[in-house]
Amino acid sequence: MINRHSFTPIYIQIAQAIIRSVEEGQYTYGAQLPSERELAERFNVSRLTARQANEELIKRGIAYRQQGKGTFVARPRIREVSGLISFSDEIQERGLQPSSVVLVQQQVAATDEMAKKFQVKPGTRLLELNRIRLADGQPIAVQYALINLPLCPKLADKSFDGESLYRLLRDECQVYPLWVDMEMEARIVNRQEAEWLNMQPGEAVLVAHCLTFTETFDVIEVVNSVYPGNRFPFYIGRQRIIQGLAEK
Amino acid sequence: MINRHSFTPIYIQIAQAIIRSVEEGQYTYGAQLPSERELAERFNVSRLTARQANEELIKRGIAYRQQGKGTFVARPRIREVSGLISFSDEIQERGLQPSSVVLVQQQVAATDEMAKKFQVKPGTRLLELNRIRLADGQPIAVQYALINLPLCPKLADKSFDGESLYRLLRDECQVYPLWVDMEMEARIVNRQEAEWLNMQPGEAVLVAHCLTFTETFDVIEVVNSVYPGNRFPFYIGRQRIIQGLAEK
DNA sequence: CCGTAAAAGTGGTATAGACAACTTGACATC
DNA sequence: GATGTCAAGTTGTCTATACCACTTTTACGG
Repeated sequence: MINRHSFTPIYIQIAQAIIRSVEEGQYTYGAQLPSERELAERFNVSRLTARQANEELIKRGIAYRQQGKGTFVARPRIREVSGLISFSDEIQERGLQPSSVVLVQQQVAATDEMAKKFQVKPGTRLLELNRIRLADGQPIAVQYALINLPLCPKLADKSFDGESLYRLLRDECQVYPLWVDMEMEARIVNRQEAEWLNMQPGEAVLVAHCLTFTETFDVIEVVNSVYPGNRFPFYIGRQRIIQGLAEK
Repeated sequence: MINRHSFTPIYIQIAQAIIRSVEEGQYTYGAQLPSERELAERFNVSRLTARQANEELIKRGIAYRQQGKGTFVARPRIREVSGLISFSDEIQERGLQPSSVVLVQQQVAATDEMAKKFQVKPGTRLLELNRIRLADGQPIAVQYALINLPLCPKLADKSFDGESLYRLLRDECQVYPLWVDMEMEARIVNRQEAEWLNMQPGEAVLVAHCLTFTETFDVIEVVNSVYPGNRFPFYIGRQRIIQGLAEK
């Protein structure tokens, strides 16, 4: 059941095994999962390794622990993901075909305002990338993106018609977006966007202002996404409410 | 420096010590923090304990790790918190005085639709609580909340004029909201809300649909919050982008 | 029958040690 | 000078063990 010479760590393998059990319906929500000691014995590993596996489940919101009682299956999430995922992935997850119409794709030098957001020197090369995003041919968002080119020079001349930006960053540039700072706003759609999104004047749009960080907390992308307010509610996902360390 | 007989675990004490160092400016962002072995030696603990301290920092987004290189200070966050916080806390954090006008406060029996959201039986007692939320006397949101009363029976007759709901849940009922599922929508303000929020007809509002979960993933609260779209942009905070376990 | 105490089982914290995977810099070699 | 190799230092994973804190169950005594 466990391959000790696999490249994937043992605790991940155990976590995956438990996830499979949950998905197969062996445990429903609220059910008690095997205790750490039991896992350790069953898979012939130390208790810490079993515990690490459980930690993985808890990070993903699949399970929760209670001291003295046990580890239990959490209620199923609304979506698979707990954080934020790429636009293309989100569309695909809904069973639709993502595509894009590129409006603007050009290199620009960072203005003072841009440089401040990216935390770089003014004049740094950025890629301006404005796109209409479509799902099964229907426009569902306009994205105004700026990308930190020095972190991914290969992206300068790529085509973004079909490709996911995140996938290109991962595969071509070994850049892994890991964090997002987000702020949301509602406003009335402007004439140009109304045309792009097939909306009537006077309707409301949802605007997400995002800063995307790499694992080293460099800003890789600044993007404003405009969604039709009611046609495409914006799903944030399940978020953990973090409480202060000091008060603990 | 470390109190071995304190009630707070050693690894938390070490984490707090490191946080203090960062706050005092001893390490600026990007700076390398002491290695796990160095921490272990300095505080006279095992390496695992030192590692647990670092894990605490990473969970909070204060630091990040790179295998083979070390542990480094993350860029400062926009806000203190990485998850979602209570409305009252958010207002206070901006240096304003939170208050409320209670529009409706009554017990209701869960309809089928409500029961489905709460994952309880229809007819379960709920507390309907509709409030205008104010900051320094200015209205900045309308909240339509439903609260799962069986989980917090003491809240039935409380006054919500000045008090934070989360604080009451914590202190009076030992209920700790830990997760939120959120969906956002933009729409045109209706006449009643325009009056409450001092808005003009035709302006856009931001609507947040939230499900709040306790640590055991029971639904404690379902709330729809209506914000003036542009006057009060909704800050989501820094979120970790979670990637699939299977693909690892 | 009831209440209390003990036992068993759970997760939480901690020690000591080991090897693997990865990064960097120094050094030797070509 | 360029290149490759090695060593040192880092985090990543894992074993084996121990005791603590908390919860539930069991057994005993009244």
